[in-house]
Amino acid sequence: MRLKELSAKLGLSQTTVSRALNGYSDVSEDTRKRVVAAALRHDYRPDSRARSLATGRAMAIGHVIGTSTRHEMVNPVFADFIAGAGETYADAGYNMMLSVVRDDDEARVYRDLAVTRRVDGLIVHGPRIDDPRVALLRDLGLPFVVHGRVSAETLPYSWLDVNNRRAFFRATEFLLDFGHRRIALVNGIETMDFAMRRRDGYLGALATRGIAAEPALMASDEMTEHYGYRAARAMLAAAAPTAFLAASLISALGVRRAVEERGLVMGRDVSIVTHDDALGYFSAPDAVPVFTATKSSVREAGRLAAGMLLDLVQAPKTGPRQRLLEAVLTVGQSTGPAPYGS
Amino acid sequence: MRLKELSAKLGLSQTTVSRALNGYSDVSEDTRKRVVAAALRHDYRPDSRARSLATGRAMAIGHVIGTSTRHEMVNPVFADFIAGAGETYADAGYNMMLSVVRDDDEARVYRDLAVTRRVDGLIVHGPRIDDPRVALLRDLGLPFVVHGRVSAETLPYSWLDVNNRRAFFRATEFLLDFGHRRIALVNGIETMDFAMRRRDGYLGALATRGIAAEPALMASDEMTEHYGYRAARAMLAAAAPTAFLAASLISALGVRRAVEERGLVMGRDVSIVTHDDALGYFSAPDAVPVFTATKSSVREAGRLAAGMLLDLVQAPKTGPRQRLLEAVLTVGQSTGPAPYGS
DNA sequence: GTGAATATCCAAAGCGCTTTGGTTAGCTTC
DNA sequence: GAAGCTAACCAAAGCGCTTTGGATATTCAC
Repeated sequence: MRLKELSAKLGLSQTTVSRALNGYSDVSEDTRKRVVAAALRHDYRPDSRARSLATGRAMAIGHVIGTSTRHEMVNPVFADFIAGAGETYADAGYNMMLSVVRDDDEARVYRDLAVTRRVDGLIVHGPRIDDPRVALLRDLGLPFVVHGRVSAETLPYSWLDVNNRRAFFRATEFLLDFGHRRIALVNGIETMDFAMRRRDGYLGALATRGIAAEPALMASDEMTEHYGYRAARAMLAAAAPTAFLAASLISALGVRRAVEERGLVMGRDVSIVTHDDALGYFSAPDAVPVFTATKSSVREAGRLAAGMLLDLVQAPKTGPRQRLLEAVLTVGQSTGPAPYGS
Repeated sequence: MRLKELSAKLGLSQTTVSRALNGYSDVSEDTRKRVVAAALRHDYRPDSRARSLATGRAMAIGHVIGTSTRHEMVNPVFADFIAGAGETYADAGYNMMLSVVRDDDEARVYRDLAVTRRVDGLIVHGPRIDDPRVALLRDLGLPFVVHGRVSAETLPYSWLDVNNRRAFFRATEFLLDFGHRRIALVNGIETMDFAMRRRDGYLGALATRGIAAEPALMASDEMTEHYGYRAARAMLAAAAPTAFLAASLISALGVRRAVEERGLVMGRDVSIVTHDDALGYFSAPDAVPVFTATKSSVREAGRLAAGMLLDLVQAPKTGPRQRLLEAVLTVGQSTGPAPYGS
């Protein structure tokens, strides 16, 4: 059923039917009711292409995810963020356009999305410290919100981030308060903005207690289980850490594996604190959590970031928006006092 | 830059410019070169809405994901499937439209996607045994491919699936060959088609050896870590299993936690086999895998399913397509002979 | 040299909406 | 009862492309 047929059927012009459905005041209440009823009955909904061609609005938001070329890996956090954002879009009548792209031609995809007018705005995922995408999108004139921050960027832009620095500062303090002095950092890739900030927090906390950072206690790579395992195993063999700070639940699992493989008990011989993105499949509804963690729901972040972006799309001149979320430090079974004499 | 300006700048008609760019033969090679060069120089690409309004093709594929209302959980498998599919779309010039939807108004979303002509085809995720979506989509006349199968469906439809039945049949046999007799199944939700098939495989293997299935050794729920833990703990306390079959790596981690909490050693006292979707962040490049698993890359499944759908979109009358992938049984450190005297 | 075939280009219609700029009829107002 | 409003409707333009159905010039066959 198209507008033409529907209006013919009703004996009205296309104009009137269109305006009736779009809530204009220059159509009588009686007619509107008739039109709405007929539209419902015939399951009429305007062709989205025609509509957005006429209005200029695509009613869609783009998400571009780069799949790490090294491991062909998709960050598991991504799915939850998307789910959160998707809820917001659905409620607002927007759609989500997803582009999966190899790292090398990211710019091309952004440009394409903009110039073919497929989306009204974009979410930028996985920002690096000096990510060129912010400048690119500013040039393209497309509203966008960064999930995370781009520290090297000097001009204002919109972002939503977790206070990674403070989260890792506090986590480190927490371990220090337990008497740990040899705390290892099993971080994400440190060209990523969030990982850099976490390292800052870690180093900052050590510094305030006058503890020197040891390169042998710091690793950085893509947050897989195997990386956590490998890094922790090497450190346990060579640098005698009594505690670990892991960048994700996944890598924390690897750390734990290395700890147990060495015959050590997590929470007694070795403590582990991890960042936890509150992914559904890892959270226990009631029980005491396994891992002590700095926790922040990435799904909620998705909801909020999407909301910010929609605001921005609807009122572009209102300027950039920022929002900083705080992670909660939740205590689980993976931490305890530093072993005596360590 | 729009077509109108570009053609004015070139002193050609919009027709000729359009046809030059779309590779028609009725434009001279010289002109085509001029046009292509100018398009490149001015970064011209046709407005996608206008184009798809004119051609009738949306050049987009829809993916609808239901977020489990119970746990607000997104299946982690989903991200990898999407990534695989996304690669295929990118190569073919298609886009991906993602809808996140609460279970209750799935039908509305499908109908909407179809009638507003936002997509040329759909991938159906997470099919249930008697999923009504197949019939709905057939009615709507929109090409679609199911990731998985819908066993209750009698008419032909397109799908791509892993041979879940055989995978779990073989996994069970593998454990039986090791002398295990009390094998527990920690399955996914058994209204889901894949979970039902896995149970079939498990029961089938037991039956061929004349072993009676025990309800106390079978659990079924959403595949979280905590569920794996809870189910395994209960079974270990009450039903003395010597081996577990887990539905996903995530729940296998929970099973393992329960095993170790009881002071048992995985691979010696208790064996675990899991299904492994080959997600990037859990796979170790070289090392011996921790878990013995029936392995099948869900990312590859995404690539293939997307390819099937694009074929279908481009040649709709060629009828339904099916493809069954076999999982590989990879042996890790989590399995061994049944303990003596068990 | 002529009719037919071929190569190259283009005007205009059409995709299905929204929006602009009316028109018409009925009511007020004084 | 004429001017001015208001309420309710509509024709046509426009969004930016593709495609149809020519038109014109050139080449070819004989």
